[in-house]
Amino acid sequence: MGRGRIPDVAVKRLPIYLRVLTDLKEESVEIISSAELARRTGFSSEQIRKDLAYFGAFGTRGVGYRTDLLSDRIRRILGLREGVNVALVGAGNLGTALARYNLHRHKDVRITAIFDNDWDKIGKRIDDLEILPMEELPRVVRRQGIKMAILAVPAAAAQQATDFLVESGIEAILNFSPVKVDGRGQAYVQNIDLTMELQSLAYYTTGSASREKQGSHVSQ
Amino acid sequence: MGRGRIPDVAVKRLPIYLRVLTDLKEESVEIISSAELARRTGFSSEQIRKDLAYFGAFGTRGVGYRTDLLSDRIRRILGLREGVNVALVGAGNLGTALARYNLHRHKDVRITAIFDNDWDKIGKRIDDLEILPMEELPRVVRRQGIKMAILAVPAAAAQQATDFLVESGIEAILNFSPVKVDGRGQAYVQNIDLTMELQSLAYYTTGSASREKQGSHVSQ
DNA sequence: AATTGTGAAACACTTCACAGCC
DNA sequence: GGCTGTGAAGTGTTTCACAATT
Repeated sequence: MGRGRIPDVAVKRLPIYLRVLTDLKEESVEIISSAELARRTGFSSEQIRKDLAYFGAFGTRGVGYRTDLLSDRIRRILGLREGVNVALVGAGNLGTALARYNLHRHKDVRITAIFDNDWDKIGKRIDDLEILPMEELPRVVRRQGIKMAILAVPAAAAQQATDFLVESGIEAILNFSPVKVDGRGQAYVQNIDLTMELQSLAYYTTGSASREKQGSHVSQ
Repeated sequence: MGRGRIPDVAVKRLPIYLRVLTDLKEESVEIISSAELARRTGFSSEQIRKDLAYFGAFGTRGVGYRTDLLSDRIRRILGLREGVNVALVGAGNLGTALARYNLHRHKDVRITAIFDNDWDKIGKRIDDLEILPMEELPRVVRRQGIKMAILAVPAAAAQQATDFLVESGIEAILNFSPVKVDGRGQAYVQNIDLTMELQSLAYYTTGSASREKQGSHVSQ
């Protein structure tokens, strides 16, 4: 999982802070306190201060954080300053939607190459990006300096595709396939399984099940 | 958010166990140990036993868990036995892809109604499901006994849509909009923010930033 | 006076280790 | 003998509370 003593959960919160800071820039706010960041993100102010302190002392006591400086520091920490190129593997329904979604939006992390192994799809375009055959991947990854990939292929193809990505030098993978894939110790993998998310969500609705009979557990 | 003594993280793992159990059924495996479940899921056997024990004693000491029985119990715990109807709100690129993805696959959690407020989309179909105007939502939710919704609308519309869902009786929301939405204490909300996921993933690639720490990469 | 940065305490989750049962 | 179920120990994360700083 994580690499130093910085919790993964803290890293996951950085982009949320970044989004608020971007909004603040538009509002021309120059200084923000952890209390105000807390109000806007829903996290506690202590947690925000602690998260930021993992990476250094960016604030000024008695004053707060300079929005421009903090924004820049978070960008630097995440490695977003020069923009990050991402490969999309799998141009089915989900992959195509993810591509459109991403291409229309953010600039700091951007899909710059799309791959599939279906010859019906290869050669077609999604928003000006041509769908390339998988064989091209190692070359394109090298040429574009791509280190991240989004995986949106069927379950049966997911681990094989992952292995190919890892061999090609990919270091981080966002996996939407409905199986957990293994980065073979070479790549950090974040799995997002939509079916699973929906199934676990069902637990939080009423009237579905035997969630009464837990007898003797003591609540904190 | 969470409802009591059972950790949310444990609930999130149940669907993973369920998927393995479904595979096992196809292989006609009738009994499985926590050790074998551990091998197939990547979690530890103790964790699996503990997760299952939160809900009751489903196994047999010295033997293991009956796959059919365990599968049924997990379905019951999650409330999946009779199938769960879900409303999709927002029929843009992402919403449409999520609908197609879901409609083609699983039967236990299924999108059964799609809503949008764009008159260009209303009346059109996604795989035989007609896109309905938002005004219809309360009626349809009541008629179909819908308790869950997937939210895939633009950021600016997300909180308003959430409030409308909560008013309409929705109890759990899977939010794909690029803002955290608040269930007003009435609905459990799971936020999945794709931009955020990509940004935090960038942290785990090399050479981008001030990450002095020379740790070993370990993926989950 | 205000707000950060941070040890210490509290809490949450995971792993250990073994008693209990088949 | 083998495997579950579970208190106890260990680890990770959040919250508390306050000294340090502007």
